[in-house]
Amino acid sequence: MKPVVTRFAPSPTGYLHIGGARTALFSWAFARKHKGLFLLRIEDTDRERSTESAVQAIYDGLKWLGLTWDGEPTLQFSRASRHAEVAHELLARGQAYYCYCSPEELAEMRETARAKGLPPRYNGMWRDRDPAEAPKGVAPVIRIKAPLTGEIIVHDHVQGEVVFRTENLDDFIILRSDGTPTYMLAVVVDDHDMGVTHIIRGDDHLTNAARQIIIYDGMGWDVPEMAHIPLIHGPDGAKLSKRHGALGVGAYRQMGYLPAAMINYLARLGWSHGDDELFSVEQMVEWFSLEGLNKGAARFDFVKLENVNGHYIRESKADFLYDVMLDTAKEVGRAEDYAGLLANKAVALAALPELQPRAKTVLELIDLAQFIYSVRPIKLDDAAAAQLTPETRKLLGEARTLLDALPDWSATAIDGAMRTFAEARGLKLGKVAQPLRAALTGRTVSPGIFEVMVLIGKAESLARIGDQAAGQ
RNA sequence: GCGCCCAUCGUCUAGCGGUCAGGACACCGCCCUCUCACGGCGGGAACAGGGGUUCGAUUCCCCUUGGGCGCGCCA
Repeated sequence: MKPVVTRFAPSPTGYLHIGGARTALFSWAFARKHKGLFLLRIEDTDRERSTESAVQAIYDGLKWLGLTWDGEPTLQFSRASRHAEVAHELLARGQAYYCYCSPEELAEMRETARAKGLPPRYNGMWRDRDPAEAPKGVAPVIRIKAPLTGEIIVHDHVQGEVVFRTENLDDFIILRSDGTPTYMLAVVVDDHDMGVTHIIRGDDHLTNAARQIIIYDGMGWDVPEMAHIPLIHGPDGAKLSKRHGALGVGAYRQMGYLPAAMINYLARLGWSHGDDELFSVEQMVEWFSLEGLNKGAARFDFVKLENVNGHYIRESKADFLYDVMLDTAKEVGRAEDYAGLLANKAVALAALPELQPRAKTVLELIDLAQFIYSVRPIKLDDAAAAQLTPETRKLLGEARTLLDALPDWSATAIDGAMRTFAEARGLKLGKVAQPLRAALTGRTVSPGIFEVMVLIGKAESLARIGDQAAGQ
């Protein structure tokens, strides 16, 4: 039984998006499960679109998620001469040939085929033609000689046996006229040379698999095991748009999601282990198998991600979260919060256990922690107040008068005042606290702690923390 | 247009011929509680449609419908 080798092969033309991250996760988990290797290959053969910052984003994203790769990453472009070498060997083996068609001719060929209602494919005009007939001054491309009859079968661990009739596959280009390899060739050569035993990738590559098998066969190489996982769709079932989560993993970090939550959520998107929902990476690795992968595409659901994230925030240690809050505040440019947290570490650490069950994201955690370093009395936000109903605004005005008249801003003092206020009007405390909090903070999300700490002053211990913070 | 893939609650999913079709998120009640959360209990909610195969189909096969992907000197 040869050791398992998997790989993740993104092209550095953007950021490491969420779909790529999940693909990487599955490849990584499979390798770790089988004590094999997880390799990283940067497919940077498209010189126009590849950027150095995108390469860095991939490294950063994978590291953040904890998906560490083995050895040095392979930069595909650096292997161009090896790819060309294989193309010429294919030529020598009679498995490929030179084609002198110009791009214009090819475009025309596709056009006419489409007009006749035929698939837009290369017609093989140079397949058996004598290169002596080649037009002068035209640099040829090399095309693979795809079998004319029969079928190519992709044995896939997720999709099963997928059959392609060879007449639906044409003689695609493997080496461009400038001598550089196409994606199809480069992937096969690299996977082979890197000793990849299991290719786990998105099912948008399923038809490519058939084409790639032609190259493997042409070289007499063994075809690796394959698993084509379904893509992630947006909430509407269509392609995942930026609006719906097609963001780089860095964006998720900035939104305050924890890596453990991302891993857990992503793992459950297209893979399952019975009814298990919440589990650690270690547990996932232990359970992971290709059989657990789903065939159907999954929709990305922010709400569930938030729920999972909330779980991990509750489970996390306070000092860990404090560090994450600091990093996040800094990264998203919340200077005041950063400074406030930095100057009040002890208080923040003490308050965190009360904050954790109320936050879904680290950003919310930061919002909730603001009472610690907010200057009191807290200013009412007129813009926020203006959005309230007249009745609520009236209530607010009364509450403000009441708060302004307070002898001091200790939580206990506010607590007593608010209770009297609410009871005098026959209101539930929450009804009062909600709109008031919105006006006080100017925010409509993540309430909780202002009510607890400032308006209501729930527990004696919390009141002391609040007073201590106010006094600093 | 041609080829390929997919299809269980709103969403993620369990199911691998016989189940009251299970869990999670979300939602709705109730409980806990000096608010908001957290937590606990309970509820509504699904096998896309039509043919077969079978004693019996969510499960196996075919068709329809609906989604998705591919068809570049992009990856």
